[in-house]
Amino acid sequence: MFLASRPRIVYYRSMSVDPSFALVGALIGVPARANMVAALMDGRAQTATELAFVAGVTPQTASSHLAKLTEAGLLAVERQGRHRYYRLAGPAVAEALEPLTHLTPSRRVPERRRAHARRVGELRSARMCYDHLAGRLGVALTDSLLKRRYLRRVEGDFKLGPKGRGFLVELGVDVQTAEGQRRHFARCCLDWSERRPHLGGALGAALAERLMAAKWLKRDRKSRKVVVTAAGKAALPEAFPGLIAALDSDD
Amino acid sequence: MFLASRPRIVYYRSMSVDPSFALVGALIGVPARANMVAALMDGRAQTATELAFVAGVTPQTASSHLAKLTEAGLLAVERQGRHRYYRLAGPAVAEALEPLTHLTPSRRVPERRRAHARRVGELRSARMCYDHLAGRLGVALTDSLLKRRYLRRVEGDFKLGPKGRGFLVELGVDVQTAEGQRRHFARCCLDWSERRPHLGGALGAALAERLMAAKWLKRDRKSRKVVVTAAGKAALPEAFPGLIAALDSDD
DNA sequence: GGCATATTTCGATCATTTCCGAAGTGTTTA
DNA sequence: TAAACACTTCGGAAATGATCGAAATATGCC
Repeated sequence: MFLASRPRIVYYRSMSVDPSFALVGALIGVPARANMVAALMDGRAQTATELAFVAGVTPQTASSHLAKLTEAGLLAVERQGRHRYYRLAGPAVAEALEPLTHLTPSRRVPERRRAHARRVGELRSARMCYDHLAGRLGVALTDSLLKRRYLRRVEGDFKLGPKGRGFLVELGVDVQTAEGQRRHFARCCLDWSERRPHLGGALGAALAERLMAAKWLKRDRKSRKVVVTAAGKAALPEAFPGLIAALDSDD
Repeated sequence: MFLASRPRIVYYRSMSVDPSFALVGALIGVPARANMVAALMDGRAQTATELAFVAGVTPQTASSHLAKLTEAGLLAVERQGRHRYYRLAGPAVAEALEPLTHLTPSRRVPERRRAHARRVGELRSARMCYDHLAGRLGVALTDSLLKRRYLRRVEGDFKLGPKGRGFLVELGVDVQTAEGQRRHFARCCLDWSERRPHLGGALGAALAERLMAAKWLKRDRKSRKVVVTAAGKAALPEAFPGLIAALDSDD
């Protein structure tokens, strides 16, 4: 019964170009898995059960999905007691997936889903990209640092000058720890809603962390959104000249 | 018989983050469609039948796939007589899909598929990204222009200085036409195998076109690969100082 | 030890959607 | 006008793979 039915005409498979994105596509093309990955896009780790919840499936199903995602190298696991914490395997995953979000905007808005558009707008203005700031805020902060020559572009990455280092240390950013890490220190991360580069890498993460710790920014508890607190509204423009104009401009 | 069996426990769907990449993932996650899109990654247009061939399916099946891809905005169609030419909807599609190719390299090579690795290496060294040059060659050319200050980075894009304009015109690049186009003039396109920016946009396309026309480069007939001709090997390093070192370095 | 919780494995079911044959529309060639 | 060609639409068969229940494993708590 094998060798049955199907192949009468054999269509020659040329396959001249390797469609290696098919694997990733198949992985994230399923709602359940897409929801899980989306939930992890902010770089935080979550347990299998939490992810089952956000995906709207049973733990069994979630487990199977998570195994696939992990095996393919999109996620990483860490055991902690009876929990397993899943997170994106690295910043590259978030960076690669982000552009896809903006690929099919053309599904024309029915003219009344403005509320949703506004929510997307919020997300555009300030959000986490893996573990550093992105969106309009992330770009604006980076621009401010660039303008004062605290940061310079070098070969596709950023480089922190001595004056910039002093400034960030003064601000309370743990630059030293960031410097000691394995990962890229000051990565130039392209934001795809803004189409502008912003600060990523260990330094980007440290800066974001500091701004959260100082309570100038606050992460939404369940999403990638970031809100500027009252304290932040006062302090940020002072620490980062030129920030207001960039933030107030509406889309 | 509706309302049967399934929903006893209702798992609450949180869906706090929009998994909008699921749509794209589902589209490119199927081998047939993935092959079609991959075949179009060099920016050229192909007929529905040709694409059916590369995907290894019948024309009927291909037609259905192409309709979905087009409806989602990933492809664009153009009718020409009884043919329909499909192509990527724009450079953004290629740019967004490219990173996915490099996301799951970890499927460890069985130690003997080095031949394949070498082929990938070739692709890394010089290839088309939509309609401009990418890979090591694209990055090296861009670096050369940057080093001589012919090109500068401005707000995430490139800007062509007057001296650079003169140089390219001298080289035979149709800069004027490129300037008149709707699309970005000198886009900074991130290459994901190199993780380095290179020249895209109308100018990048014009430069690539010129180098092909001058027979310094030649496109592979069926893939995204680009080979440097004998003439190119002589002329390119002269026109673009610093190119040799960048190209010879092996991975 | 005994029980609850977190997660995975296995097996079977069910929904999705890919796929092709047949038949249709429209275009070119003879 | 007829015939060949390019492509699409429609319908049903088939494969794929997502899903859950049941049961197993491992951890934590008392």
